[in-house]
Amino acid sequence: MTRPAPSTRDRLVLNAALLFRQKGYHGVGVAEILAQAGAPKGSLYHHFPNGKSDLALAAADWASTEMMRIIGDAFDTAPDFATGATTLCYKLAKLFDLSGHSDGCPISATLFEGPQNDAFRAKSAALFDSWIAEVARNGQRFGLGAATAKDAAEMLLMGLEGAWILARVRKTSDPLRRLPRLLGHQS
Amino acid sequence: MTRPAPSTRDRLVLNAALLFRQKGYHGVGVAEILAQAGAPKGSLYHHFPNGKSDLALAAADWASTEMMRIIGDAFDTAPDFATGATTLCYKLAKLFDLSGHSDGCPISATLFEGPQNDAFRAKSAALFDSWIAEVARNGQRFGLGAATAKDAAEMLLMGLEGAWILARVRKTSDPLRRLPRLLGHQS
DNA sequence: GACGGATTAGACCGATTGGTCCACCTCCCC
DNA sequence: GGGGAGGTGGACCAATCGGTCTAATCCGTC
Repeated sequence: MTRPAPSTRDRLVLNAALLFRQKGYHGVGVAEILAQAGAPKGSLYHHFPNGKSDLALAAADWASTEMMRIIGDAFDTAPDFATGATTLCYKLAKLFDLSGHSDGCPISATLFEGPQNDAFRAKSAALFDSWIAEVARNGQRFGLGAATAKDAAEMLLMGLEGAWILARVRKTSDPLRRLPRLLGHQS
Repeated sequence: MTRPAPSTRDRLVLNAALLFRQKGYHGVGVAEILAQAGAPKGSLYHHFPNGKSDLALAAADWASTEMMRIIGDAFDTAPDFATGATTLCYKLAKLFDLSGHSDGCPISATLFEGPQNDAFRAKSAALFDSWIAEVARNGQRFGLGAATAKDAAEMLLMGLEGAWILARVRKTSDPLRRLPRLLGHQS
């Protein structure tokens, strides 16, 4: 059951992802990431020649992969789209509770608050679109038309982002848990 | 028609609000705000003894007042709640277009990405709640029940926050303009 | 015109920022 | 055991960070 000790690179990415989504790109210093990951500066600039920005992109990728897995889990066991969407909201609410009510959306916190360059913007757009596409794919799997599924997926994502903000501000996962009902996915 | 030249304090608040909502609290340096406002350092710390954090709180207040005015305008001329909500989305979309597709929600950008202290969190919660309350008040004015109006107001705000993020990421106001339809406020 | 509080101007400060650089240390292959 | 690549440890750096401080200036009141 003991998994192999994660590599220095993985520790950097993981801890960077955690810190970025708590405090935003500019809110976290390289020194803090290194301390939490237990790595020296040399390692960071060995694995990520462009330093902090490279690390942020990698962290966003890692977080996005996690999110794709969570979306998949939520819809895999669902009997219909509405139930899958509800499960997804509940899963994220639970993670939010576990994080101490501080973690926001990993993409918007990591990339969005970062430097204003186009690489960051394009990356976040691509990752968001991959989430929407995955939800829409499940919508079609449950019989929704292509356009309807896309709309429902986009609305779910927008609702999640907004609920996430409200949840952080109020320090309760309640907005995330009430989202399915507000979106009409529950009676 | 020439309005009186704004005071140094007002220039500081206004420019701080603009910069914060573009780059987030940590993304803007004090020097940058001073340069854009054309004010020396002494003025900032005279008007805001606690410096940057005081300025951010004042900027958030100012931005929130603006938003309250926009909400009021949208609903004042509307024949019903759905039309008012739609107008609000369109107004914000237009402002987003005018800003060069870069401005986010002033509260989440200014306070949320700021220092992790409770004063900032409580302030942002209070401002968000004031927006929701104002929308809900209009909902009741159009005959919605108290609980229904509160739900509709909260859902509209969450949708707006999410749409705002998607709009910034995609550099188009389209998500804001499509929100009313996705929320069922348009046929 | 003299006074005095409010405001402005900007030199200056220590701390921290992201980043560079190189000596060193494993570890694997020969 | 020799050698070379991959990775690590941390001293060091210039630039920038937010903030302090004092002198100068403005401006309304006597």
